[in-house]
Amino acid sequence: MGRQPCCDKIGLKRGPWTIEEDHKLMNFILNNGIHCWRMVPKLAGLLRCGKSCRLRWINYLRPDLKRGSFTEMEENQIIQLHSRLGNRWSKIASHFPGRTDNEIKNHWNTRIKKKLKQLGLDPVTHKPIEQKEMGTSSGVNNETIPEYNSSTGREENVEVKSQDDQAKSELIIKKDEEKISGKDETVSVDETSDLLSNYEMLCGSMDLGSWTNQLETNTTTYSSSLSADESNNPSIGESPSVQDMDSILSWESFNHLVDDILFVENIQCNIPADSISKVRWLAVRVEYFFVVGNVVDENKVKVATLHFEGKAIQWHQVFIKSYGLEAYQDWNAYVRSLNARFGSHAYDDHLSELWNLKQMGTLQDYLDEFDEFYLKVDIREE
DNA sequence: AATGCGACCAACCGCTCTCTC
DNA sequence: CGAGAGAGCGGTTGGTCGCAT
Repeated sequence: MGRQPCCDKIGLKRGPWTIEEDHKLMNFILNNGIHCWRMVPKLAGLLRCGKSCRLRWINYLRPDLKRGSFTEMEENQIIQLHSRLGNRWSKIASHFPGRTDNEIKNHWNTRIKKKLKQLGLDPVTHKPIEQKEMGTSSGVNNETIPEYNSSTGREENVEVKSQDDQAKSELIIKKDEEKISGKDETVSVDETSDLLSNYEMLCGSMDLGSWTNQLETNTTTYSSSLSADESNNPSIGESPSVQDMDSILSWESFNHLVDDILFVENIQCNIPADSISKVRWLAVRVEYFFVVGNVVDENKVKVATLHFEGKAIQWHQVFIKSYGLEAYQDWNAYVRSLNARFGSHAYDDHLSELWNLKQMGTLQDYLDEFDEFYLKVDIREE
């Protein structure tokens, strides 16, 4: 007795979503919230089934989604979590605010699996491949049977467990998760260092020293003000990269710290060394001002000058949302992604508006019109 | 320039889980 | 407690894109 389909599919649209459909769905959900997915397509005027709408919202339209490729640190954390949780993608995704289970699953299947195999590790058991073969006979209650599914063409390990064992492992996993979520909840404004060191523990070793120091400095000096005149300081201090901030902590973790952290002076962006040759443009989502970065050494970009219409403008205090930094290998890829998300000519429209500033008055007038936007940042040799 | 191939990822399918009555 | 409905989840597919030849 199979389950009934979520909707009768007659007359329903399938396949890729159009921009118009996205707009309809987004507008509907933002205005009305989500109560019943089944009703969403009807009420939003979409010829899709509720399930499809749900998926589109969750995996693509949700405003809190984090975009861009996975950092090595994120990959490592995924591996760690996968070794504990297995293919429970939604559970794994819950540790990465802004990432979806689908995204993590795709990344696992296309990249991480391969990476582990190259390292001689079994992506299923996380053990060295030889050891796995020896280990299959040692289980007492659990029997792991490597099995090749001919219909799917996949190699699978089928774990045969008693119900009790299953329940026990569920309990262990739940406890682990509670530990982690409990850790997250302990974060407070006064415990920024703890937050960082917790995350460091979670993600393995990394250099947080200078960032932590900078953070402390910024959290105490921020209250100075937003006056432009006060912040025309061209000197470049040591500071964490926007991108590194992104990978160090999720944006959600920063929400309660926003007032203290995000007005950063003398920022210096660290660009991953391996991408410096590949990435020419960075899309930086900024508020108040946007910035141009110059490569100052192998992996650092000095963000010191604001360029507008070819003129250098003194940079003031830069309000950067850390998760807004996205690196693309070419600018067109970014424009495509922007257009896909906000309309077919979103970037062009945005840019032409920008270039028509003269009609709108000053730069500040323009900026005041928008809560946020992206701008092309040129990384080039000084 | 054309073609083939692999990588990537959005979207779908079907099963399981959860909630309500 | 069981049935049914809806939501969620994980596996898989198929289209698109970029790169190599």
